[in-house]
Amino acid sequence: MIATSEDVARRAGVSRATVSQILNGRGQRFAVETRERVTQAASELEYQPSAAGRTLAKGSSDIVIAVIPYTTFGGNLQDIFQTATEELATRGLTLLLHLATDSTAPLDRVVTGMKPRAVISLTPFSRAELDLLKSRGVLAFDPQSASSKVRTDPNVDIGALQARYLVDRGYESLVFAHLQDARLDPFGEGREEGVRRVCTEHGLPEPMIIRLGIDPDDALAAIDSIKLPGAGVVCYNDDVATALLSAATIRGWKVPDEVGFIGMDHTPLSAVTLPPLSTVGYDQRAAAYNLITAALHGLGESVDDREPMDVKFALVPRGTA
Amino acid sequence: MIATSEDVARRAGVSRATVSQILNGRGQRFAVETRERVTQAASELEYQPSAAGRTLAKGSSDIVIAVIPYTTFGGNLQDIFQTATEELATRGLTLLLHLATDSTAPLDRVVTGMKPRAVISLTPFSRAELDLLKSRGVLAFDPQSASSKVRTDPNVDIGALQARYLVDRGYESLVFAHLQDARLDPFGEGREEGVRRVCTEHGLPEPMIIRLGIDPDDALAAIDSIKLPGAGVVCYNDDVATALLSAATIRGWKVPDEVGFIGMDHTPLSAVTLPPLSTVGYDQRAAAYNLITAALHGLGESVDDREPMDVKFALVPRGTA
DNA sequence: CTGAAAGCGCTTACAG
DNA sequence: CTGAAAGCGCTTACAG
Repeated sequence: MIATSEDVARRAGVSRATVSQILNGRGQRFAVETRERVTQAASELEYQPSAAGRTLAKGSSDIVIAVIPYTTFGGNLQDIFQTATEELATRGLTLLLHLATDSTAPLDRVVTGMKPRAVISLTPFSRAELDLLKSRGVLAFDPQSASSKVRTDPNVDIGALQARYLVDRGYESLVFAHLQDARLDPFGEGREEGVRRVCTEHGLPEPMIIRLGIDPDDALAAIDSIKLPGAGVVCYNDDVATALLSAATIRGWKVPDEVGFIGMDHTPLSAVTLPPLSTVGYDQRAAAYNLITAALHGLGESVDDREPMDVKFALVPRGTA
Repeated sequence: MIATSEDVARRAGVSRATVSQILNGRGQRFAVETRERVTQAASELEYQPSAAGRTLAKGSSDIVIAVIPYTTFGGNLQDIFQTATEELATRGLTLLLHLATDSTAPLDRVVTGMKPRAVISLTPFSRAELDLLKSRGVLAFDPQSASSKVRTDPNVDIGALQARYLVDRGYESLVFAHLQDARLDPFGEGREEGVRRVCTEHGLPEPMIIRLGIDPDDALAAIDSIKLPGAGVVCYNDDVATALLSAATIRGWKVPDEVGFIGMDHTPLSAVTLPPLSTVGYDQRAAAYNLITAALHGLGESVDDREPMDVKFALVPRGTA
């Protein structure tokens, strides 16, 4: 049914060794005529090498696993991985996605089972994941390893950036709004910490901490728990900000005069709230590009054609603060 | 570094054949004592069988590939695949995700390369995908194959459900709002068709068709292009509905009196718009559950403990129509 | 320039 | 109750 290298060899009248060499780019030393017969036969038979056979022979597969954190999987993440899939494909690598779970056991199964060439993630690996990957001898790449900087939590910077914006706008009493479900809020701690630091820096009182789900009742209760007017709310993401904005509007608070909000993510929907949301954008595409570049480099591929892109967080000042 | 079955065999003082049998559940006929030595040795060595070796020997891997369509990847999809990952893991199957691309070439690489036990998708496979999978001899499962019904496009039903709701509410002039980017709108055609049918049924004029991105200017232009007051807008999804609702509010139209909207997806954010969005919910979790059940059944696993769940589209009447 | 041979880690009849 | 042997599809020195 499915052609093997044996079939190709027979059809081309050569040995399997020859087929393997030629199809894997080590064919320079073969007669042009032979090369052509082989590639011809391969395409006629729609030959696709077996990943299993190849993996076994080489000790590692051509698979790269991207670990997807348990967090909002936005539409643009999809875009990003699609691009990554294509970029890796041109180097003969196959990208497959794996959903992160609480325990690292499934990751272990995947890693030792599939022997991927590398494991990548757009968000920093946890200590446990890093240890696992290391002990299994698998190359791991995350944003931290991609940016040659020291390992620091970028979430602290994000929280600080949001808070500083509010302070600059004159809000003197800050609030940090977490997303209720802790699993969905892997970055909340760092963000909150960033807000705290800014408060300290500016001699402001400690931020008030609230938590809510994306739900009207939650949002109303949260708004009612804040001392208004006068507060500036740093939100975990644009969804949280939208829910709170809506609740504040229902309660009749003037935005941004009596209460301010700043979101995070720069989602498409953040542009169509009333008023449109002030938020922070993060160039995921650039981050992904750099991650892939780092991974390719680490895998010994040439990356001369890939200039590193500048990744930064960009304030998007709009109507809510 | 990484233990092989050879290592386990040596440590347990048995042959590799024995290790294989015992670790794969065919150990009934072995001495209890032997079984224990083997499992003991395996766990001490943190043995994980090599997927490559096993795949080569068995002719098929323990991998199940889920094809993710190029469309909004909502947070709940994440939830669903996480659950599916776990359900499959208990049967020794590993779920990996593959992003659909325009061409089926990458899918082909994955399928013939990895020899997955099955390929599943929460949205119907395209003709091309189906053909490929069939020719490669891979089991394929999608919602259509899971629900024993004839292959019909559920999107037509969804569009019709939305339209009928608006008609029941008294809107006599319907509009269908597509999401601009065609790649993001794989279901638009079917939905539009559903709306058309309802108009015909009720002797109403043909629906007006508009297209917009999730963008304030697009939305304003779209609203301005509709004959108001009096129209009911069937929206591709909740995001489109939110953008239009916002534009209508800016223009001063009364919702739902002068213009009505119904979205689709029942996203968390749809509950916090002003007024909250009328929408249609789809029990993805149930659909996924049935899909997995069908896949397990097709793979010869026992599914006696898995009662099929009822999947339907549920209207969520709220404030916009 | 090309092929024979060994080996990657596993599973599966089969023999005992 | 257990093991020797063959084979899955490939790649990689090595020999010629």
